Amino acid sequence: MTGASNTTRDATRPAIALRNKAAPAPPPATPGDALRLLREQSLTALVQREIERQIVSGDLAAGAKLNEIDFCNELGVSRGPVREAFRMLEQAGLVRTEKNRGVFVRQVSIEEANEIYEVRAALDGLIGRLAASRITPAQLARLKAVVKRMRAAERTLDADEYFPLNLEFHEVLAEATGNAALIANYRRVVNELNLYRREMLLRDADNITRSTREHEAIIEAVATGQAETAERLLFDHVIRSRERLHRALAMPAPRARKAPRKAA
Amino acid sequence: MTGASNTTRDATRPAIALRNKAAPAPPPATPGDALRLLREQSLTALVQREIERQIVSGDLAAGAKLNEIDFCNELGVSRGPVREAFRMLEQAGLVRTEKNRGVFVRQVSIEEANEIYEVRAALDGLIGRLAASRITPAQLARLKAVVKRMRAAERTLDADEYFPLNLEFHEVLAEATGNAALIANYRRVVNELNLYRREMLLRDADNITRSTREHEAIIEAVATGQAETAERLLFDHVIRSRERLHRALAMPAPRARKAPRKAA
DNA sequence: TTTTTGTAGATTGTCAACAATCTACGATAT
DNA sequence: ATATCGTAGATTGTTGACAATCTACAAAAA
Repeated sequence: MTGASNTTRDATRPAIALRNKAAPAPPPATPGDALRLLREQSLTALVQREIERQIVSGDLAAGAKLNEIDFCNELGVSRGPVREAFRMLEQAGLVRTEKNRGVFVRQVSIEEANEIYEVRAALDGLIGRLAASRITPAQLARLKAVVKRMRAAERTLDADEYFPLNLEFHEVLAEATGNAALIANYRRVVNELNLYRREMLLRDADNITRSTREHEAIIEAVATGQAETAERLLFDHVIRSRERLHRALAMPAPRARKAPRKAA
Repeated sequence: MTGASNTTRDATRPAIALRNKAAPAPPPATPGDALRLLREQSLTALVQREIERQIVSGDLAAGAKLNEIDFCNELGVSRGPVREAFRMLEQAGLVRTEKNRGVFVRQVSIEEANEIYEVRAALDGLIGRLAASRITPAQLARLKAVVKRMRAAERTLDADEYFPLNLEFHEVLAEATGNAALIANYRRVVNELNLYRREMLLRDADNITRSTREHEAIIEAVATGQAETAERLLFDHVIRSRERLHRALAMPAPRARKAPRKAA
């Protein structure tokens, strides 16, 4: 069942780019759609981004095996770029490699998640401290808009809507620090955590209410430039999120979500 | 002058592993020296570690260009593993890639260093907080031994000895947290910073004295379990290290050190 | 002299093929 | 019936070759 892949090649439509041998003279009307992309981006980067998207979106479940040739067929590239992309994702902590066995979407155990949450708490604390003194009015407005939408999702208890809003809230806050190194580190940590906590807030609706309250307090501290307070509030917010997740995971699972790909 | 490399191949001795075609039947006396290594480690991993070693040791200067074929000849492997190792180092923040131009040892500007130092301060603050409550007596003893050696180096103002001791001090402290995710993140950040601050403490001898004083205060707080104090001391220690570095770099450069490889 | 242009060499990006290892499954023996 | 062994297929690890791009240098034009 798994390998209906290496038979034909033309049937499947390449997802990201055409082969450079096809399309001898593309019409100049299109501004070099995919061509300019390949002028400045390597196939490896494209492949890496696509696989990462599939992982963080949940299309590939934690523990799923990533077959090289399957990705070659799906994306219309050879194994070289795919393998290079695997190495990047490995360093990013999204996949794990076993020699001669393959690469798998990383599984984050509860113990690892606890550890990563502590790292995230420290980073988020710094984010609060810096954002309090550097946030721009535009960013502050965007932050308030996000929380406003969160309150709406809170009323309807719509977790599917709340989850991306939560990500956006913290993303905007991180950007408000203006510290690129911090933003990059923060994103990687959050990416890793998302391998674990995808089901958070889906199980205990009450968490949404409490989380939103904390977000409002954080905004207040950041808006008034209280660096120390914002730092402490964000640190504690992350630690409490961790505890909320643990309590949620101890509960019986709710309805299943759109089925992700097979997990080994 | 640069390319005395692609002429012959047998003259240069492979640095990490023999080709699998040579050595038909190795004597069982040797416990499979490099053979077992390749059973469980990929060439990519070996290459990645070797290049990383050359970067962090300073053999390759910041900005130096990494030529694929040179590494192939030097390590006795083909370009595949070398390119995969490049992608790993890229994700680790040690090299930068320009499409169709090559990869270069990353140059960390003073602005980037400032940003990274803030991240490190947050991580080190967490390290202090956690180490204060989790450090073992053995680790504490090792910490004190390191500081003792630091005091000796302080008297002779031997910066060459002080630098690795400083790294070891913070490494032991990080390990004392028992948090693997924190340790991994911390190491990556320190690795990046080392691209910038190699010359720190080499220029202003007085820094050694001040730094050691702060280390002793940190040990005191950690040893007595004062988590909050240790956190604050370590955070401030990192920020002050950053300021010390900036002051040191503003001074005239001291004698040159052992020349690293060419910088582009 | 300075600038431009063009060509040869070197280097990177990508691909296809070979070798080694692992996995699945059936035959044989107990 | 169960367990062990062995073989065929699939998958990964590695290599060498080809195509595209860049770099350096020299010749020609301004």
